[in-house]
Amino acid sequence: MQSGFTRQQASALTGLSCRQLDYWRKTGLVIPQQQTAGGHSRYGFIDLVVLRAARRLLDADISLQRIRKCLQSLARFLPASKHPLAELSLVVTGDVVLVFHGERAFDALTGQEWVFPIAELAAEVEKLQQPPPQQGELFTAEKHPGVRA
Amino acid sequence: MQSGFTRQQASALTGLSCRQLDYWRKTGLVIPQQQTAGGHSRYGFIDLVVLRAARRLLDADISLQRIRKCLQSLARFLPASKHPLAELSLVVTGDVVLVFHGERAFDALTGQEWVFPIAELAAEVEKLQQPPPQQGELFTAEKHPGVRA
DNA sequence: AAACGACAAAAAAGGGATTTCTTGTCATTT
DNA sequence: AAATGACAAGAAATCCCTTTTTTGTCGTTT
Repeated sequence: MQSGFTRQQASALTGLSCRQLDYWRKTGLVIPQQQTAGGHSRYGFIDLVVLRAARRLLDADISLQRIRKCLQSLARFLPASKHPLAELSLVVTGDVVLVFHGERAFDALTGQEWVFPIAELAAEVEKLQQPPPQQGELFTAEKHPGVRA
Repeated sequence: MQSGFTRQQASALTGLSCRQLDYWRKTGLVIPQQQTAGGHSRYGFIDLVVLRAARRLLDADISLQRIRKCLQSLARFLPASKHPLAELSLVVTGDVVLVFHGERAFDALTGQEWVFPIAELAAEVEKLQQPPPQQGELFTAEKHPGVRA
C-alpha cells in the first residue's frame, strides 16, 4: 500500500506538467508532504487539493505569483479540519481571489476583510430621515427611489 | 414640505464635500434625483445610500474611477425592490469590488461570476483515490485533457 | 445658498522599457 | 522514473515618465 502519489500521478491527476510540479516544489509553492527513502516526492491528499485549486486559478488567468500568496492564506484554512472545506469557497475575479469562510470573506492575498452590507447603509440613512423633525421645512423627506442610471 | 436633501445636507450626512457632490453630479457619478424649480439639486434617499456607499469605498482607497464602474452595477441591484438590499453586500478588496446577492458574487466591474467551493475539489480528489486499485505499478492513462498553453 | 469657472496640487491611470518569473525542452545524473 | 541543470521563449511584474482625474480654494453670478 502506497502512501502518496508520485510526481507523474500528481501530474496526471491535476493536469499540471511535471516541469511545473518540479518548479513549484523547488520554489516552495507546493512541497510534497512526503518523500521516499531515496528522496523522491510523494504528494498527499491535501497536496492534490491544493494543486487542483492552483490549476483552476491558473485557468482563470491568475498569475502564479498571485497564486503563491493565495495559497499561503488558503493553507491557513485547509489544515484546520475536514468540515471547513465544505464552507470554504474561492471567488476569483479579474484581479483578486477571495477566500470565503462561512459569512466572512478574506482577500486571499492581503488577508484583510472588507465586507459591508448595503442594507446597513440604507438603515443609517433611514435613521437620519426620521429624527431631525426640526425647522418645520427642512427635513421631511420622501421614501421612494427612482434610481438613476 | 420639501422632497429631498439639499447639497449641503447631503454633504453633512455623507461626509463628502460640496465640491465632490458638484463634481460627481457634473460628471454623472451621482445625479440628484430631483431639482427645484430653480434648478437646484435635491438628493433623494437612494442618492444618499449611494453616496454613503461611495464614501466607504473611497475610505477603502478605491479610486473614484473604479467607484464609477462599481456604482453602475450597484445601480442594477438597487432599483429592484426593497428586500434585496438586505441580501446585498459589497466586498471590497485591494483591487475589486464584488456585489453579493444571496449566494452569488459578481464582480462589480465586469459583472462576471467566478466562484468555486474547495469541497468540490476535495471531493474530486477523493474520488480518485478509491477507484484505482490496479496493478501495483502505476497509473496508465491520464484523465486530463492536458496542458494549457 | 447653489451653480460656475478658473487655477493648482494631489491622486490615479496609461504607456513603454526593463527586469524577473514560469514553463517547455533537452541532456545528464541518481 | 525523478531530480538537476541549462537555454530560451513567453508572461508577468516593476519602474519611470506623461497624461488625465479629482478635489480644494477663490471669486462671480443667480
